[in-house]
Amino acid sequence: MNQKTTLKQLSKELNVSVSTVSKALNNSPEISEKTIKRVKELAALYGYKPNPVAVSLKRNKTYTLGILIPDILNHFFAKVLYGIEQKASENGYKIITCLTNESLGKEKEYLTMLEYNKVDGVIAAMTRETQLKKDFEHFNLYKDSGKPLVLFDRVTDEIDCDKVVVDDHKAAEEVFNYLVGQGRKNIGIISTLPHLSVIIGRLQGIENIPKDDTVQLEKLMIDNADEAEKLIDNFIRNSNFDAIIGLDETAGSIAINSAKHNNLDIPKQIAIVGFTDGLLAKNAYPKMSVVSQHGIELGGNAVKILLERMTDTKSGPKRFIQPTTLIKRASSE
Amino acid sequence: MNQKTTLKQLSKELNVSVSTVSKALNNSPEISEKTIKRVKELAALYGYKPNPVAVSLKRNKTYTLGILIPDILNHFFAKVLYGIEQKASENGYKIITCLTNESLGKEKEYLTMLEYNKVDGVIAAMTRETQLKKDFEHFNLYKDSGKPLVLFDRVTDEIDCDKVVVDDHKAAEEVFNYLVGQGRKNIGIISTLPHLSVIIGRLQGIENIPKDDTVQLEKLMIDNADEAEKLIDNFIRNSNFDAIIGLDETAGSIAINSAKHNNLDIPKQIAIVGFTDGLLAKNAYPKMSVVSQHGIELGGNAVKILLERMTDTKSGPKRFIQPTTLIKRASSE
DNA sequence: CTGAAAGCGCTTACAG
DNA sequence: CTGAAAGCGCTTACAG
Repeated sequence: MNQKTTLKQLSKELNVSVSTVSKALNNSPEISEKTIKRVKELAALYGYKPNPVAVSLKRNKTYTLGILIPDILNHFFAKVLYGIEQKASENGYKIITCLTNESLGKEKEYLTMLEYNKVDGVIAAMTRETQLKKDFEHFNLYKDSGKPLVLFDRVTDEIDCDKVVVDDHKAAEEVFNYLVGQGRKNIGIISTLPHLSVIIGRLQGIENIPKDDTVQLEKLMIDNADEAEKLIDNFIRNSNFDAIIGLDETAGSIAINSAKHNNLDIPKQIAIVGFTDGLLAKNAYPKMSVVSQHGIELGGNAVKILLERMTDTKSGPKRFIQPTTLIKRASSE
Repeated sequence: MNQKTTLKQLSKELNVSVSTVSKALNNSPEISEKTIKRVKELAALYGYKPNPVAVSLKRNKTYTLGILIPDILNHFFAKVLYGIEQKASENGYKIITCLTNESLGKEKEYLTMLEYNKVDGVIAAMTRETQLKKDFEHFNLYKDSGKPLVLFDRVTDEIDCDKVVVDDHKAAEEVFNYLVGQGRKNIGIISTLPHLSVIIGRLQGIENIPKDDTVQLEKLMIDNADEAEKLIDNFIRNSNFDAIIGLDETAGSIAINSAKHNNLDIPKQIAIVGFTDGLLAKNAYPKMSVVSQHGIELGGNAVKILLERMTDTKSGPKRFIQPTTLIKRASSE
């Protein structure tokens, strides 16, 4: 049980006051070189570390960020969390990770908890339920505390704060143009999470493209995840698609399995492109082409913007758009 | 900016001392019913919440747990984290999640940070590098602080603390017996993470079974993950396996793809069973049979044991064995 | 039943 | 250049 050294103990041994020790350790110009040296040497000897709890109380700053993650089993979010954690720790911040598990109730609870625990800022992606019910008041309430909030990926215009988003419109557009460029004419679009803002954005990206009549588009939006496989299988069997775009992580993966199940040649007869460059895409057979949203970078950027906001209270809300990359693999070429 | 209410403010408005307010809110028997009621009413009106930073300083307890996760992109760990978070929040604890990313250096750094930040306990799985280099001193150092430590999944006998592990021996044994029970005689065993304690345990589980001569065993232990696909493909092509056991999350998945690639009929010609019931297993085609380690329950149990240890300093270290389940899917029947 | 005082471990304006 | 004092927001042993 190594008793933790305190300022008081150091001051006693050095025969100086606690104030002097504190100032010396913080390199105050008030203190003489000589004293600073003496203090630091003893501190080093004892492995002194200031008690962060006391420092927090005094400074009203905890060097802790609260993170709200809707679904940790989703690779994209796992990657973002990874990026957040990395950037935060680089800058001397800890993170309190809260897994909201797609529940609005949990999101509200955790946000209150984070405020109450004096985190210096919050980075959040909203839950599916939040976006479905359009209930955002708790975020505005949190913002009233004066601490910064950065929303990422799943965002809404109804909250006035910094945002980091993927350019879903453009990413989906790129996928579409890529497939049409290959001469594909009959394209199926699938999502198992149709209410998410990101999915809506991707869909719009495709629908807004001016198309000539030779290209046919058909959509399958699945509300009930349990039926996804059956519905996708029917969808693929009953049309004559030469390409499928899976708008979320699992949609593309299921489409690949279903195409194989129906003895379609991938990518010759049917090309498949998905979203999120995770395990599923890499371990699909054939390997799946996907839009990578660069989750790690995105997470890092969210932290960066949050930290900037701490000192900049004047400028209006920022919207950072994380570029995406279309990764071409065997499922489409 | 809603200014946070403090005890002092309440005491002023109520014309009682700060001590009285504090005691009233904590239901001290010293305080009269009437005063308690008055105090609580005003506190409720103002939405008073004690400042947890101050409470921590006073009580020397932060209601925070530190969690060390070696690989958040691995579904098993994501599930465990989920279980930890759930159980912790049920009990009024927050978690500080540290992603060690399989690096011994990060593990050391974070452990120091957690101690320094006065977490009430730590739950950790060791990194691959830690197990490889057998460098465990930092854990013992942390233990000297007197705060409890629970190791899960990736553990070692060289640290004397509570542990929560999967019964890897038994799980692997069950898989083996299941396959042999189907009449499989020529079994390939694959791992892409051969240095992990859990993989070693699984392998031993299989090797320790008394076998008659009719059953052949062949192993492929892959050190370099980049070559996994090529090596597994060679392995499967050049032998005449009727069953493959993948000892980690990706090994089984790659084996399925490789078998299909070699035009083997799954499960008729070759059965495949993996470990970890994650996205990969569920989205494999055919769906993969796996050993589920029940990560969520395991995480919950780790928290439970940690909390128990906080009040029980006498009894010796516990070892909780998380039961596993063999989930049979189309890849093996 | 209520309150004054000390203290958790720091920082910092102020005095000397 | 150094130190005494106040204070961050609480809790609790002690006095009355």
